[in-house]
Amino acid sequence: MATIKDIAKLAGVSVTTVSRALNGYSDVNADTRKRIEQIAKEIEYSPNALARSLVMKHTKTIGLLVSGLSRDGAKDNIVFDVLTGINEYCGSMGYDLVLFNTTTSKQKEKTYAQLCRERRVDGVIVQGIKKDDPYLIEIFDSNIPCVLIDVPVENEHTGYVSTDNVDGSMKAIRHLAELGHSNIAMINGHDQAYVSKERRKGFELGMVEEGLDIHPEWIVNGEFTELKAEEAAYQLLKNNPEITAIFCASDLMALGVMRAAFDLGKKIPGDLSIVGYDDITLASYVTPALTTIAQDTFRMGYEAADLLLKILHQTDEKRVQLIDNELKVRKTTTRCN
Amino acid sequence: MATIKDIAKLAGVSVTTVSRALNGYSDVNADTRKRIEQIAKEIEYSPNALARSLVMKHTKTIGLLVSGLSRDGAKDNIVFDVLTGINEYCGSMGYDLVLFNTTTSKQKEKTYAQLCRERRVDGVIVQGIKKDDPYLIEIFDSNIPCVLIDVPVENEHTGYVSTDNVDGSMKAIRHLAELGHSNIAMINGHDQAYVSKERRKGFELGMVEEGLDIHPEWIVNGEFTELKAEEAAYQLLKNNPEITAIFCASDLMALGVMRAAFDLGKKIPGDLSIVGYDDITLASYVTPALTTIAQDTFRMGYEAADLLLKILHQTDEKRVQLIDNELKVRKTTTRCN
DNA sequence: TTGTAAGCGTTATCAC
DNA sequence: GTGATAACGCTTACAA
Repeated sequence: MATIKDIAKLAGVSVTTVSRALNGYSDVNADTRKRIEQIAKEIEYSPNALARSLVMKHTKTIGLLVSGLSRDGAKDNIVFDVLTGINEYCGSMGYDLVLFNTTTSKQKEKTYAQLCRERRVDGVIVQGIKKDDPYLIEIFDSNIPCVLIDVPVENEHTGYVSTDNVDGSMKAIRHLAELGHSNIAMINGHDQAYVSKERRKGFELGMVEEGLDIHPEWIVNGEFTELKAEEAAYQLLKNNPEITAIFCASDLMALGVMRAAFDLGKKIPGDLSIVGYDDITLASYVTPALTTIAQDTFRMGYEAADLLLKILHQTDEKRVQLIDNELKVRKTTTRCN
Repeated sequence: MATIKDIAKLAGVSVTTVSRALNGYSDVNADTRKRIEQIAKEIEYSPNALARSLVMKHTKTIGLLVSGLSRDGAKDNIVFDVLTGINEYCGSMGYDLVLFNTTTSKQKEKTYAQLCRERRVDGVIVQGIKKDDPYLIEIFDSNIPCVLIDVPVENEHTGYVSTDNVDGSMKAIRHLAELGHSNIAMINGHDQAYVSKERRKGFELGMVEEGLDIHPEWIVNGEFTELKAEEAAYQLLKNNPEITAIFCASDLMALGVMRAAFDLGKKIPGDLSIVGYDDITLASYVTPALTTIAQDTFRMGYEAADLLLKILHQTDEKRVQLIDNELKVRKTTTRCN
């Protein structure tokens, strides 16, 4: 593979001149530059990013630490959307992405910092990490620029992007209350998720705001999976037939709840109103179409990348970016009768 | 950041010894090794992959060239599934992935080979490339190990994974014929896709096999999008009410066809049977659930990575990997009346 | 405007 | 078992 040395030899100049010519420095004769560029093209030279990075101390790559990059992450397209957003912004800024593999055993022994340092990524975006993940404190302690999706960690070198999960949940409850519901249950995710905590808070705040009774036993975890949510909802609905509405901390779980309702012979939305969270693709395709709190996950990824590069270049003091969410009323909610 | 030089100084040995100790060579004293490892841990040493790659001539990374990594790629989860499969296998083999950004203007000027050479990836997996993409010949001409998804290119250093699209389509037609359909139309993708050509071939072969008439004007392109397919199907169905079944070259397009049928007041499957292709997540969630030819896209990614590493290490002569597909009968097909 | 030489952090060759 | 030293391909003082 051609190197600048080859070009230098062919052009009869030093490597210094070649380097400067190719990198657009001004202090090089127009003719020599032209000649060098010509030769570079001829011998199909492409710069060795490794060598350059080694001396320049940066790689123009940012690392991605993704938990949901597994087979069933496909159902909710959240991970994908965020990834797309990141990719879009990074691409426009000339950064490449490297996907770190944290799931498999081979890399599992390596710590977060090791992963990043070895590859010398300039920064990292972390998605889908749990509150009790040991990586989390490592992120905080290491001095690697980092932004997290939906986990509030703030620092000189780390920030996060999220949505207002409390407010989002309150929107859901308000909507349900306006429709006359008062016996509202909630299927939450799990205790290791920051968003679960927030959405529960929003649920409770919304309930008191509307003057509704909170039944703690009507708040159960569905582990963010369709199946677990279905099971949980089945029991809940069977034992408490007075429940007329359920707020779910994710659309996928809402789908599970719909299934449970179906099994119990409950009509949606006639007998039971449901509102989900996320607005995944499935939400609008399913019948009846799911009322939900929409998050712009693409934008979350996009803004995460933006924030990270700002931290990297110290061009901004900002460490937090909140994205709007929005109630999308579709067909799973109706007036309480 | 700590280097082997630092360790060497601290341990009172040469860098050579450190390097050998850390890389598990046998010709190093057990005590010195222990001491070195100890120090490495203490000063939080992590090897610089850049430096290592520079001398070793390989990076343990494989590049990803993905066309569908855009916002609407989320609806069909194909890209994501393939990516997941690749990630899984590569992770297990200690390879990291770098996502090349081909969509944005910034990188667009760079050629395929430049992209790969600059980053010094050991190999590449290409997904969603069109038949007339200039990258394609570059892939063939360059000597970078490469495997493509669903594009048949074979070479010393390049291979591909795909499914038997002809046979898959024939399965669809057979199924329809068994149900008594004879007026069968097809919504195909576009002419720049290899799979479109194959699926059309399968459609035609299936029709003659079943002794059915092929109406060339009943085969139209839907560009693999829901909307275009809906429009195409609307006209087709309106002008040719005798059509009782449509075979679609993708599930997404099948969804569009369902919409068109609905607009025309046609019941599915009563008035119109539909079979899709891919078995995306939506297919089984939509009502009525979509009969389709299922492809194991995760496996395609997994096998692509496997194949690539085999090419890389020259451990196998194989350049082609075909994955099975399977007819999944759900609710959009029924007996013709 | 151009060249010399040092240095980035490794591994590899060869000698001791 | 261990250590000099060259090499990988590039950028960057500094000198000319």
